[in-house]
Amino acid sequence: MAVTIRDVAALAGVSPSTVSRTCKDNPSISEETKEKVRLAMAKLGYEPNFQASNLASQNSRTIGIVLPVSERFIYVNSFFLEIIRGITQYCNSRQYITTIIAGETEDEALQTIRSMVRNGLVDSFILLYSKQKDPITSYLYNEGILFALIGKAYHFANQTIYVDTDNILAGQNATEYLINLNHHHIGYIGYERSLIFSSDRKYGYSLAHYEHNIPLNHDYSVEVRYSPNQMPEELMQLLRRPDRPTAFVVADDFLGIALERCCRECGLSIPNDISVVSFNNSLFAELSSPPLTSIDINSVQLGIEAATQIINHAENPNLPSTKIIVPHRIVERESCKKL
Amino acid sequence: MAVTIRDVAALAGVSPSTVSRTCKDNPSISEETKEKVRLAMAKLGYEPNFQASNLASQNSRTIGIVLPVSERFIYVNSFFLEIIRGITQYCNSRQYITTIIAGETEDEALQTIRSMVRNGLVDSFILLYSKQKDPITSYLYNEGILFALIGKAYHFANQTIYVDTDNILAGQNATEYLINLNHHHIGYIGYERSLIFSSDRKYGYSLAHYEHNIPLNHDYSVEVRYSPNQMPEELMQLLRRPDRPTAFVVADDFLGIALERCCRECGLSIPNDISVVSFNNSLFAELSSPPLTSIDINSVQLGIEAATQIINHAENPNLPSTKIIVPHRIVERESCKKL
DNA sequence: ATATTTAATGCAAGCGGTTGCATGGAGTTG
DNA sequence: CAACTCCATGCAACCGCTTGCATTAAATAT
Repeated sequence: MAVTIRDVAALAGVSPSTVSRTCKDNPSISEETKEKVRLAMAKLGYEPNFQASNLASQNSRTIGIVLPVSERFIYVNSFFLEIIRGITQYCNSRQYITTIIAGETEDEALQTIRSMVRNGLVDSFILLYSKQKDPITSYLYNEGILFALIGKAYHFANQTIYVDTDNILAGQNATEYLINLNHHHIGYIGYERSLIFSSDRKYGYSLAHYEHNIPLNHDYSVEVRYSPNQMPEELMQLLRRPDRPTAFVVADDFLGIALERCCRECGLSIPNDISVVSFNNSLFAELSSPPLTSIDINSVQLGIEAATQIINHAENPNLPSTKIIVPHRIVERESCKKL
Repeated sequence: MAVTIRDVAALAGVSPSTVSRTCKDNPSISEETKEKVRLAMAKLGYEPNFQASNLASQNSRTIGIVLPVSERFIYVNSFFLEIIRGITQYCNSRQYITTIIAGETEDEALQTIRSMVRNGLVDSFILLYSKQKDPITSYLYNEGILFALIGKAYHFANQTIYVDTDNILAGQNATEYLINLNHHHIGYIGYERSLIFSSDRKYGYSLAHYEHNIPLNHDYSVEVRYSPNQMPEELMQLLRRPDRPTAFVVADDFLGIALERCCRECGLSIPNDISVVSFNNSLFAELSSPPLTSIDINSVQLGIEAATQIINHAENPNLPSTKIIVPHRIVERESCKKL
C-alpha cells in the first residue's frame, strides 16, 4: 500500500493534520516544522491521495473536456488534439486532471456530463465548440456549473467565460495581406452563416475592403456546406469567369485544399492565377500543393488559456467571466503571389 | 449537497450497506429489498459518489491515455482523436473514466504518470504508441502496472496487452489490390525501419510479390524520414526513370499526398501514369486530388478494443495478456487504374 | 420442541485525507 | 508573579462509500 499521511506524520513526529497543513502551506505551521515534514515526505516519496483529498475537501480537481458530437467537426485537422494537449499540459502542471467526454449524440454526452456532476467527479468543463441552442451549454449555465467555451459565446455571452481567436481581425489581416500584394479582386469562400468563425472571418474580409476603399464584389463570395469534398458548382462558374477574383480568402485549410483541387480542374495555377490565404495552419496547409499561406490561430494556446481561466475561477469563485483573445499570426507559404 | 447513500437508505427504510450492496447487485440482498432501494434511488436521482466509492474500495476506475510525446507523430491525421473517442466512449459506458496524459517530454510524461499512480488516481494505462526503449513502457512493466499498447509490442511482447492492425496482411492486401489491376511494377514508399508499422506493411508488400510470383525490384522502394513534406531526391529520380513503377504502395496518407505532389512536379498523372494505395483512410485521403484509395484501419475500433481489454483485465487480474487484431478494409477512390 | 443451518440485513470500522475547535506552552503585560 | 494573548499543534469528527463480521429471523433438521 502506498505511503499515507500517517506514515509521514509518524516519521516527522507530528500529527497528520500538521502534515496536511504543510502540504497546503498553511501559515499557521512554523517554517521549522514544515521543513521537518517536507523532509519526511521526501524520504518516503509521499504523494497525497487525490481521491481522499477531494472527498474530504468536497471538490474534484477534475475538468471535463467536451468534444463536439458531430463527426464532421471532429476531423477539423489537428485543432482538437492541439487544444487537448494545451489543456492537459496546463492542468497537469497545476495538479488538476482532465477527462474527456465524447458522446455519440448530444443526449448521450449530456447524460454523461450530468452523471459526472452528480457523482462529484467533475466540477467544471471546457467545451471545445460553441454553438447555438446547445443543450449542454444550457444545462451547465442553468445549473450554475463553471464552464468555458472555446469559440465565441452565443447566449449568456456576458456571463460566460470563453477563449477565442479574434476571427474578425484575422479575416481582416488575411485580406490585407492580399491587398498588400496588390490584389483588388478578392473572393471569400466560407461555410454557412451559423458557423460564427466563418462569418466573422468574412466580416473581417469586408472590413479590410472598406478600410482600403476597395469595392466589395458580392458575387465573389461563396458559401459551402460543411463538407469540403464537394465544392459547389457556383465556385466553378466563378473560377471560369473572365473577371474572376485574383485571390481568395478561405475559411479554413480544408477549403484551401478543396479550392486547389477546383483550380486544378479549371486549369488555373496557384499562385500564378489565383492567390490563396486560409486559416488554421494545420498540417493540411503544409502538405497541400502548393503549400498554403495560412493564419495560425495558436490552438495549443487556446487550450492553455481555457484551462487557466477554469482553474482560476474554480479556486476563486467570484472572479468575473473573462473573455480571452488569443493572437493569431500569418504563416507564409507558396500560395500567394504579388501582382 | 448531493444526495448520498444515507438519504436513499432513509427513504427506503434500510441501512446504507444495503443500498451499497444493491448498487453492486450483491446476491445476498433479496430481490424485494433491491426493488425498494432502486425505487428510492430513482426518486432521489441518486448517483454514487465516484471518489468516495473509489477511496473505500481502493481502486480508481480511471484509465490514463498516454499521448506520444513527439510533435510530429501527434499530427498523424485524425488517428489519435479517433482512438481517444473510441476509448472514451467505451469507458463511459462501463462507468470508467479516462484522463489524458500529454507531456512535452518523455520525462515530464513519466513524472505525471508516476505521481498519478502514487496518489491512486489512475491504475491502468493505454499508450497510443509503441516504441523501442520507451521509459514509460519500462516503468509500467517493471512496476507491474496494467497497461495496453496501441501498436505492436517490442519488448515483453508476450506479457503485454496490445491492440493492433495486422500491418503485414494490410500491406499484402494493398499490394494484391494493385496486382489485380495488372500492375507488376509496384514500388513501396515508407518510413525508416524502426517504425514497425511501416516495415510490416513493406513486408506484406513483398509477400504479395512472392505469392504472385512477381519479381521484387529492390530499387523500387524508398525510405522517407518522418517528415513527408520533404521527399527524397531518390524518389524523384525513380519517377523520372523510363522503367519507373506503374504503381505505389505508400505507408500512409501523408506519403500519398507527398507522392501526389512529386508526380505533379514530374508531370505524371495519378492514376493514369501512377496508381497509389495508401493507409489509414484519413481525411487527407479524401481531400487530396485525386482522392486516394486507402486502407482503413478502423481507429475507433482500436480504441474500443484497447479499452475493453484494460477494463476486463482490471476487473479480472489473472486473464492472460491478449493481443487483439482489428481488421482493416480497403476504401476505393480515384488513385488507381487498371492497366 | 429444540438445535442447527441458512438467508437477509445491519453495525461499525475503515479508506486517506481535511478542518473547526481545543489545548498547551511561550511570550507579554501590569 | 498572576492573568492574559497568541502562536503552533493536536484531537477527532467528517467526507460518502465499502465490507467483514455480527445479528436476527426464518427454514430445516433432529
